[in-house]
Amino acid sequence: MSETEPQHRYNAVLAGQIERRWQDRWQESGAFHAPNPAGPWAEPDKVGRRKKIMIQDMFPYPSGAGLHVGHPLGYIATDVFARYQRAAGRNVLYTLGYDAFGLPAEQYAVQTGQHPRKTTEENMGNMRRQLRQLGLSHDDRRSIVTIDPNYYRWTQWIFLQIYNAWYDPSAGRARPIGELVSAFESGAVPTPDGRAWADLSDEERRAAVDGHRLAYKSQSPVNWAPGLGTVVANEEVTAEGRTERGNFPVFKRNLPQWMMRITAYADRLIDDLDRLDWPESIKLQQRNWIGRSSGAAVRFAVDGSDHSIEVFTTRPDTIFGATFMVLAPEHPLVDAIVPSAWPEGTQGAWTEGAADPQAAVAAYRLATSRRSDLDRQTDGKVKTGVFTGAYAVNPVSGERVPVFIADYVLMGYGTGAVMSVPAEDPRDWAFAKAYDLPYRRTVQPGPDHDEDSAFTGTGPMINSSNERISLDGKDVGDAKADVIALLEADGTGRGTITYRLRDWLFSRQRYWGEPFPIVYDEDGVAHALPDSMLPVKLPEVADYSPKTYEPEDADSQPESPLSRASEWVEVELDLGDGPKKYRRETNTMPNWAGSCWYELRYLDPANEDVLVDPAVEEYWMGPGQGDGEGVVADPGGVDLYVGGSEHAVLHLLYARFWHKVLHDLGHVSSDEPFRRLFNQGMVQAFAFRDSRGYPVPAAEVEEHLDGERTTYTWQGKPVTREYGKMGKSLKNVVTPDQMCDEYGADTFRVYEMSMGPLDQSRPWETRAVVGAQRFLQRLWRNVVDEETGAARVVDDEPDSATNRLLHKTIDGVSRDYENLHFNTAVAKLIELNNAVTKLDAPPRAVMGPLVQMAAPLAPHIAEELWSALGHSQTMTDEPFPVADPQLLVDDTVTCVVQVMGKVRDRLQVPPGISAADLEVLARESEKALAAIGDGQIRKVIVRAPKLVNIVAS
RNA sequence: GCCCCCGUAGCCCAAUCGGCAGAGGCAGGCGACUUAAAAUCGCUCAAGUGCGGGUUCGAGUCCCGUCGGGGGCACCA
Repeated sequence: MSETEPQHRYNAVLAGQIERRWQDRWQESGAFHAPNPAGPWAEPDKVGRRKKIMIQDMFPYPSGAGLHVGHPLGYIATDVFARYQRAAGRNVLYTLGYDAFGLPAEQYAVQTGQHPRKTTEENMGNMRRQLRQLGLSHDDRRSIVTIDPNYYRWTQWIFLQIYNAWYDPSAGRARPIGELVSAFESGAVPTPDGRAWADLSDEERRAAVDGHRLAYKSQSPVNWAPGLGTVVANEEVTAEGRTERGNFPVFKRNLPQWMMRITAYADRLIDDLDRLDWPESIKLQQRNWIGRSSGAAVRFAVDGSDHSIEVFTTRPDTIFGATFMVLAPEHPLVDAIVPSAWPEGTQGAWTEGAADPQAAVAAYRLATSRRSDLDRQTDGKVKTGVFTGAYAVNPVSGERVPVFIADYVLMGYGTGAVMSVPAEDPRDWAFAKAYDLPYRRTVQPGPDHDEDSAFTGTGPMINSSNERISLDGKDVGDAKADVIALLEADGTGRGTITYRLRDWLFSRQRYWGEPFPIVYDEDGVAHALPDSMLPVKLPEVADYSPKTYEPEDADSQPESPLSRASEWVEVELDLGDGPKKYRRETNTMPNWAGSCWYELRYLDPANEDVLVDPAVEEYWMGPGQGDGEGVVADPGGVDLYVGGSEHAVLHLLYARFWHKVLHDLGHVSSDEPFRRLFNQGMVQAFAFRDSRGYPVPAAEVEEHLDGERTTYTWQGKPVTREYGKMGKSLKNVVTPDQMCDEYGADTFRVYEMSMGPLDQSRPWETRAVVGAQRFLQRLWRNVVDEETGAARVVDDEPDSATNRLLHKTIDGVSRDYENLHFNTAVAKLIELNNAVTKLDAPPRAVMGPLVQMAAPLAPHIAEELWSALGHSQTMTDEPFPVADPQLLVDDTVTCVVQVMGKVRDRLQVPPGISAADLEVLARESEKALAAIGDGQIRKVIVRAPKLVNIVAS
């Protein structure tokens, strides 16, 4: 620092001192503790009659790399909002915990050779430090951590709730498993093989019940990633068939794994999106992921066999155009229908050169199994397949159609079989062309349609009649209904709905996760542990690293690290029938588990008896509370949830599912966890590469204006600029720590909020941060004398223009805060502050409200200035200024007079002027008359008091 | 290939219902302070809204087409 700088200038050093002081005071006084109406923290007097609001950021993962300036964007935004809401009189629940189990934490620990708990806790400590210096107004008592046994005890408890529940489709909700037994007894729910409940053995009964649990163990095809050493959920596999984390190849393997019956909730998860205030893009992604489509299931009898093939189609109307069928190569019926020799009329291309159908099928299956999912998908349009030698009978037309297998039909969707209608389906068309199969149009294409392709549009039905039905001339919708009615009458099909959503694979072969509260007896039967045995603590083990394999080693076996902890695995327990030996479940839960319900624990983190006190949940998240007041069909939930859009179908879908189960079982009143979701944009950054393509430190690059062009150099040598994410490898990381050191946290906060709309991505530009600092310096100088440190404000009433500007600013800034338009709020505050700067002396009556308005954005300097203005208390609970509506209108307004839409004159008129008076004035305008010239006035549009447009010719 | 979002001064961004294109910031220019520089302060310059049509008295705003950028989905029957 220069010696000539005034002693009381608001610079980084002074800002730092102020910030630390206020952070300590806030913490010591518990300024941001939100009172609860009930439960262990009940403070009903403090809750009072205030309206509540719950504001929340997405659960952060404490990364080893620390934060860069992009990470706190959302946290600062929610903090500004929370501080504004407190000033506006609401009871604000705002906190931040840590999602600390899971793969990244474990991988970081393995890399550094340390225990995951140690690295995770260090990383959390570092992140807490980084965030504390930003002055976030979190209720620090509520900062829960998923790895805390007191927390994961409840994660395990919720697992047991889900395990001990079944979905009753007739009631449309989950019910306790005990009620399933009654339903079996009464026959309301049929047993697996239809026998009476009383006739089943104990074992059969247990299997029947287990078959309905919402958390169940199944032996089914799962995504095994040898390179990662664990199985992963469908949602964690990319379109290229690789793991989202680590980008390892994934193989479908039949393995015994825990699943969550999320598919039972498919309809509610789609339908309830309509009740949520979420970005449309996220809703769309969830709808796409769940992938509900309605159509028909149709049975085609296999010619000369007792078997029939069920297909799913969304276009039952086109059934007369089904000229062949295709099964997935893995379809279980294939072996049963393949004849020993090629039938009469088999075309050469259909056989792929095989001597008989069995050889052809075997060869094709082998070829398919060798292709990875990646190949199957990137080869895209090229259709391959082979004739099975079997024919099926179209149930409507009676036509015999050949049955193929082909890998463009997926076993995992619908029934794994399709009726192929080349004329109306591009995929079937491509296959028909490749194998010389016929097509028959059943929808009349438009005149512009290219005859050499499928027609997927709408039009009248054609070629679709027999002695029992005629669809010809009908539109597609009616035709669908008619066909379904016919199929249902015949018993050959029915209207049905299928989903793309699969059940959620819930177990991982990992150490760093929540253990399952499940043990197996000597017969291998799973038993749930009673609540009294929770938490099942994660044991200390010598080797916590996962067993990984060559990424392509598809035949390898997953191995849980916990299975090596034999002292922990082998236990003797009394589960009600005396002490017995059991083996613990050695898989752990995925890291999504802890984040599926954390918002609920924020509400009542000290409660030892229940996961959340019902009255507390009802108050903070219940339907009709807070922003849900007066909203039709309000589902309840967090009032504002801010985070990135990358969790569109993972966390946000899983959390909704768990919440709905808890709702059905009566544990929460809200139907959804997050009423309103807001996706903040990304802070991106420029990166620079030298002539060899290596990144150079972005902070050291110099910019040159070279005539029209801008060029960049590093150490005198030219470099090229690119735009993207901030990251170590691109050498363009800027950290909040640096910003706090160089400018102070308040400057950093104001800059981040002023960069642009919150939902937009924007480029980081360190040199522009000074603009925010200049604003705060000017604000400071309008209250404090830089030389003496004394207050400068005067008690004179502000002049009328300043006063009007103040009230307009109050009005505008309040609305901007309410709508998360922080960038425009900053601009309005700067404008008012600049206006005060131009006055001879800053009036207290303006600076007081201005400081209050700036407080959500720059809370530390605001508190300091608030003190300087003579207040002894923190301003946290000080009511936000209210605009006087009378001061929002000006004495006179400028009315523009247009002629043919072009501005020709400006008039000063009273704001309340009538349209008729204004028109008279405008018609008298000399400038307007001059513009009209010889023309005739045809029409005059008057928008009093701002505009008159004279239409002349 | 399909769907969604965004294109406004050199840059980041404003602009209720369609009604004077500019609120704010950065950079640039000029000036003040300074022995000088930085910091600070004051003043100032700057686009007709990617492009082409249309609707309208009037379009940044609505509609159609097109180009560019970003995101999502992608054999889902």
